[in-house]
Amino acid sequence: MESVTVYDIAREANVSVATVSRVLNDTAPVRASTRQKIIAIIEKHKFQPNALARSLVNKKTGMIGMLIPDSTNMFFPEVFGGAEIAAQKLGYTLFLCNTFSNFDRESEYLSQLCERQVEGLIFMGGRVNARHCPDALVQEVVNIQSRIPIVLINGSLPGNPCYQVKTDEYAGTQLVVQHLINQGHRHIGFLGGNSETTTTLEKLRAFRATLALNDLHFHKKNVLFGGFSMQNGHHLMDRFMTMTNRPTAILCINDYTAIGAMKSAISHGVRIPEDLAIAGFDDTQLSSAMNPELTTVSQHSERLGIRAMEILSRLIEKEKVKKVTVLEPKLIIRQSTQS
Amino acid sequence: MESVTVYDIAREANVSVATVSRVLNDTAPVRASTRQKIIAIIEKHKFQPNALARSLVNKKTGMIGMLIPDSTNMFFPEVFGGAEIAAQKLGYTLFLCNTFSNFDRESEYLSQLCERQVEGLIFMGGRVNARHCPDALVQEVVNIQSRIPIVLINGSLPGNPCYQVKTDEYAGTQLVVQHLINQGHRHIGFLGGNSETTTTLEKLRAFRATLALNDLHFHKKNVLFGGFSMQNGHHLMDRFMTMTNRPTAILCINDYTAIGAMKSAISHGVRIPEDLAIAGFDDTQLSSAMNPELTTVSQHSERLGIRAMEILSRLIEKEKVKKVTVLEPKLIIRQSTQS
DNA sequence: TTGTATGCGTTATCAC
DNA sequence: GTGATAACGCATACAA
Repeated sequence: MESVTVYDIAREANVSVATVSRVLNDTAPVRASTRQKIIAIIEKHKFQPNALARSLVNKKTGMIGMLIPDSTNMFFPEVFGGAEIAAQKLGYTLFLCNTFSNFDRESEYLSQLCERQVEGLIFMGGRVNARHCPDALVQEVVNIQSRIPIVLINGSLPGNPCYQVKTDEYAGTQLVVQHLINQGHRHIGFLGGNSETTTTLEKLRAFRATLALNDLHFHKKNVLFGGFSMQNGHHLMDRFMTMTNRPTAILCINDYTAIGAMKSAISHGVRIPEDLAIAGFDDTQLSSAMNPELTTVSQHSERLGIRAMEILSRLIEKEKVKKVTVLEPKLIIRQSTQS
Repeated sequence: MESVTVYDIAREANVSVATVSRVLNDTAPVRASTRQKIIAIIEKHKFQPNALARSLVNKKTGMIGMLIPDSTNMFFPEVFGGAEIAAQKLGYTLFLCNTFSNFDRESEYLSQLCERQVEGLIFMGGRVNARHCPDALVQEVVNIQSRIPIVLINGSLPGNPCYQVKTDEYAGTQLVVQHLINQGHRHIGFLGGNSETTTTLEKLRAFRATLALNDLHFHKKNVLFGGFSMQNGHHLMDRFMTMTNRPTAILCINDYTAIGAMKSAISHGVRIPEDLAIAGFDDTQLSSAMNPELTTVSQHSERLGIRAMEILSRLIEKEKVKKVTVLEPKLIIRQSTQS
């Protein structure tokens, strides 16, 4: 019942704790017979060394903290899944924290993770995606970064170079928009996101540029911001539906809004893709589950997590790593845009 | 850069570490002036006490481990989300571990969590859901349970009473099946799961009983086991499609298989629900995203996590808690079964 | 109100 | 090969 320690083992084996520690970590030769004896006692008591005490002296906890904005959006669990696989392989354990992109929760988790002596941090969403991030919040991260390595996924800290792995969202957006144009669309809408997140602005920038490249006009009224959830997508599409001369194709900020948008359109009696083409972003498992299946852009979510974790690991090992790793997105053409 | 300790703070403030500790935890009165001085120094250095050292003496880590079988099935992240909310409120931090229902990974994580001195465990899937669970694996959990509290979600350990919170899956299945029968279906199929998991068998049992209750024959060939994923659902439905005299309604083991099944059916030119009714289980966010929307059974996934965490917390506080908490499922009727 | 000394469970540095 | 013993960073009983 009560926790057994190296002392208990040592006493029972008539050896010192040092010797027990030696067989535990085999950090020095131990006579075979005593080793056997000790091992037997350890197994008998199912003794497990206290990782807390161990970490206290090693200064190694093997723990990594990961902050994501929204675990109900499969994209993030997918990234986490990748990171977890890599972490497992590298001998680390991941702490998953859900921030809802709320700055206060981020700060709370950040300090909690630091207190627990995580050896590294993976950060997504919230402040690393905010257009106007209060300087204090930037500074908080910068301070932490001076002690423990941090890798940002699809994010950055204005004015402060960070290690980051990111999808080329600009290129990804170009791909879909060009695809829509190639399908004959001349009147394309942009749905979801908001003007305060950098990924939204980046995608919008690519959206406009691609229109321009094809000599198409950009109409401000064809851009409807309003969030990242399925419901947001639904509401925004409802608004598109009331427009006179509405777009024939809609690029959504992500798969979730796209799905909401699709449902809205269908409930308005609009056929997809015949009457309206819809595209998403992220290629979450949902996109292929839909009916019709959703055209989208793959960010290689899992790989994003794997790479971040690998880079973090090398950072922890004090290895040299290049600051920014960019993953190329891939256009996944499915039914929702195929005329 | 280097980590600052209570000693550093104490030295700079010309006090002893004891006094610093006192203002940190205000565990004893400290003169206002010295407190101010100490606080100033703490803030200046952004000092954070090392939770490892603290936990080592308190014997409290505030950490909870949670094992789930599959983070790509939204049901589990939803449960986790609930647990996380409750944990946050109760002052605990959750460790999420993905086992893929693999016994070895479970054991690995289990011992890792114990070494890290988690104060409690929430366990889903894998061995607590296995029909034939090797005794050694049962014993492993039982042993841990003698030291730290464990709450099982939708699971049990044969021969060993455990704290558990569970959905009444039997009742839930009855609800859907009766609904299908009420819709006029006389020939109903059962799709997904496998004969080695208790939840599958429980649902199947309710399935058969409900048929019997309505004087309907149970045909063994209308039961197709084969997993829990979207793809599994797709393949199994493919098989139903080739059957002569196939069912007019299919109950799927969960939402994921249901979605796969739906896609298969549609690709075979079968209309839902006109030609075939399909129902799922879990009421994950996907079910309402589908087109047509999926009839399913809500397990109140988030609440499941919240309750488990609450119970665990009370267990940690040595309070008296009743062994089994049952949550009533709820039938969610949507388009996929509405003729 | 404050300081001293000890323990928490390990690992590591010495000697032997 | 093996055994004392000093860290690790903090909390706390006991003194003062």
